[in-house]
Amino acid sequence: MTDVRVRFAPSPTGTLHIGSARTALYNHLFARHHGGTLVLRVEDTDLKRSRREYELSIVRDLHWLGLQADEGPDVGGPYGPYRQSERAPLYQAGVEKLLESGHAYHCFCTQERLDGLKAQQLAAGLMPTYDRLCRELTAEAAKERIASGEEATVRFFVPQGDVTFDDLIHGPITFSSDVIGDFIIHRTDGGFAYNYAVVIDDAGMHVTHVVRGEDHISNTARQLMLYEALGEEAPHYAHHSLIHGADGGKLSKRHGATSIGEFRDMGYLPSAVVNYLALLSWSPGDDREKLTLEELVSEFDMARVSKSAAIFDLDKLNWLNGLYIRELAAEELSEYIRPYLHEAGLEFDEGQREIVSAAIQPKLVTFGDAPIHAQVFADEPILTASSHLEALDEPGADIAFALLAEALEARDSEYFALEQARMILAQVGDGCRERGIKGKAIFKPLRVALTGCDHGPELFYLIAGLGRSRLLARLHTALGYLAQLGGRS
RNA sequence: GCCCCCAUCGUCUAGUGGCCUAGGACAUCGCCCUUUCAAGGCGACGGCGGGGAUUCGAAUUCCCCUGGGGGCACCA
Repeated sequence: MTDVRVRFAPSPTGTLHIGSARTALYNHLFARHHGGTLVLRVEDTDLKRSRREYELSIVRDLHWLGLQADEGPDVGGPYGPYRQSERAPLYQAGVEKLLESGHAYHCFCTQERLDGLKAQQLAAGLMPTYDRLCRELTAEAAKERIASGEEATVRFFVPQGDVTFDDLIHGPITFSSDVIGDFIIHRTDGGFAYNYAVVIDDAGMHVTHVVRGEDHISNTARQLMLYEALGEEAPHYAHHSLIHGADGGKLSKRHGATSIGEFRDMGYLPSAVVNYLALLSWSPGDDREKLTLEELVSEFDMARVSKSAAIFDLDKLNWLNGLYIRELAAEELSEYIRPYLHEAGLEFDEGQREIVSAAIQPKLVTFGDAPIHAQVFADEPILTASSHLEALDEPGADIAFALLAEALEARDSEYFALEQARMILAQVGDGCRERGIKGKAIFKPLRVALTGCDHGPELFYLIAGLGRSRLLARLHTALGYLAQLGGRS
């Protein structure tokens, strides 16, 4: 396969959706695997709903995922323009060609007549198709009516016969032209129909392989007819399945987050999203689940893409994201979680934030989870729940607290290196053991005294990252509670 | 209604006629590790939608049914 050219063609009527992102990914993987070219084409023929800001956000999200195109409205290229709204002259030329060769004709039917026709056919159990009334008009008659100011559309004259194509994912698919009516390629408002524009564009951009969702399968027959009529060579097609929600229906807002931007904002890593999306409907053929973009590129094979629809499974994305997060170095993680901590009102200096990062790393599913886990490093512990107070009342706890306080007081830095924190903790443990207190018994009270909570990061992280003054204050508070409890009993 | 596509554990998948008493992963549950919670390790649970046909042999091929999805626009 030489000179592979594929395209990703979103309409800028919203932000990049998880489903479109997967289409972009498959295009990217196919192009890169074959050393080909990926072009980005903006399908903004629907002027009412298309917005430039959406185009920009789609490009930004594509970049975030690492799926930048080689040609497109943002980077240019030899076969532009890359926005459909700027390609009208090309479409117009094609329409004229089709009109001249008799592959298209003007139609003056009103919407009312068309609606009635459709209702009639539906009632008769037929596929609604245009009845070719205006096909009977001579070119001269049509010209006169247009000249007299009548509005007209241009319809493609659908040829008789079957249309078959060999889909790279599905294999051979055949449509009978009987179920395809003469469709409009040029609207009365001057706009061009999608199925037509796509053909002019793909042909003009020398696209060799069209990789898109299977909601386009039935469009393919129309497009193939257009290629034939235009005398252009048709590309190969690969129609991948659609993503469904947990209820089996098409993925939509009510299934939760569906746009790439939302996942980015929640604190997902692009590597995890890309990995997950690739695995949805594709597998390397062995047991590997975790693959980088580079690995995906070298392993990707369109023939291995599953035909059946896949249900979006957040649990698995979460698992992958956690996997990638745990791979991060503490200083990287620290940078990633900074904005989330800041937004939650948790401020740490750089060194402390790195300790916090390392401490909470195993617990993170997304970066957005950082604040809830980092909370213990910021707030004063709230020792009110009676169960927690009881946890303090362990024989020897007071001694352990005092030993830790002593060890801390002997040092003058506010924060400690992890190694140092480990040493301090070991020192306390040794001291307890010397006094006949079991090591295991003191850790829980210590944790409760320090955090007010019975679970959380490993103790040495707390000692390293909490800060000496705060540690001491909490220790003294706990000691005070202990004294009260002792007085009561 | 008509046309097209699809069908293996709850979910994503491996499987292309014998290697399948169907493999892996997520989720769930249990155990281990452990100063807690996680993480990690080990294990358990759990599936070829139904019916015919071809074949010595079918998850795998063919047909029918059922179920799901998509399309049938002067949307893309």
